Amino acid sequence: MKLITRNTDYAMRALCHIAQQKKEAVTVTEMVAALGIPRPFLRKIVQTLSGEGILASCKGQGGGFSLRKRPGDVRLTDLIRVFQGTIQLNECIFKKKICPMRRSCALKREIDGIERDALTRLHKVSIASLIRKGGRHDAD
Amino acid sequence: MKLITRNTDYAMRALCHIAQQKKEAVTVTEMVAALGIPRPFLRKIVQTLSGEGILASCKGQGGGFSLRKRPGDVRLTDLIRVFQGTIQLNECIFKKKICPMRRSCALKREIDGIERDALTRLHKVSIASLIRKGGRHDAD
DNA sequence: GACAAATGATACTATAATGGTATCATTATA
DNA sequence: TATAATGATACCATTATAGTATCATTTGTC
Ligand code: FES
Ligand code: FES
Repeated sequence: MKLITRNTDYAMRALCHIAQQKKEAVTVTEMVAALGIPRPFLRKIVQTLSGEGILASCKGQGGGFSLRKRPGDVRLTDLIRVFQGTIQLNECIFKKKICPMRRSCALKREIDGIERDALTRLHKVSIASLIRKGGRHDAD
Repeated sequence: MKLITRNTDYAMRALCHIAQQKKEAVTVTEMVAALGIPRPFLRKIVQTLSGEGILASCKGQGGGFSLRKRPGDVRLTDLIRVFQGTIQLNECIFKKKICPMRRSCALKREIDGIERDALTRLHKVSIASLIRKGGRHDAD
């Protein structure tokens, strides 16, 4: 049972780091040094975040990445959606077809309820909330 | 984000089915007919449950499986433990080493809290509770 | 005892998700 | 124009999931 994957975790680390810098733009090189994430992987992640409109990017020397949204507006659920696909409540499947009795299924009702609650809580976690809570989330 | 896998789901279906039969022993053939789960897969699952002491088995003609525990004592968390490995709260890893700052990490604290809550709720779901709640969980 | 009906044990396979690497193109600045 | 940055994209390795397949063993019935 894993709520967030490495992608999501790294993304949140990078975002918190960027949010805490004073500079206009933060480079990948800088983040690699600060966060200890493998460079090409981190590059892929921030590129994705850029594509999603969460980060802004500047090419060329002196370039880098910066937050495009307010720290309170970037939530864990957003990152999960981006890196872990649509947030799907437990899908019961029967030979490629969705289970015919999922309306009446007691187990599904329970799981759905639990997932919904988890999601509302994940939704409350944002860059801002993490930083607030002593959220140093850097390596070394 | 998937709380339970197919294994676990099928296992719970099979267990609920067995619990609702009057007979001494329920055969795999019977369960396949009732639950629509692929036969060899279901066999593997009930064998595992048998090995775990959740089901008792009788070999030979007239044999089959029966519950070895009370329906209230078999919980979703038990099945998750069996089929999805140790229930591990979010593990943050840095190049094979566990993250040096996991004590102070705000993100980890949040995730851990959410997972713990989910687990306590999953722990409350048992064969008995599912059956009680109109728990027909069979396929045609 | 032979046969059939059941489980036990175990090995194998296919697919997808995760966690990355690697490469070349493009842009901006000094 | 050299250099430091991102953009785009393709590729790869490992693991987890979801199964399949096979042969052995036990047990009741005729
Ligand atoms: S049996 Fe399909 S949703 Fe529960
Ligand atoms: S950075 Fe490792 S636990 Fe948060």
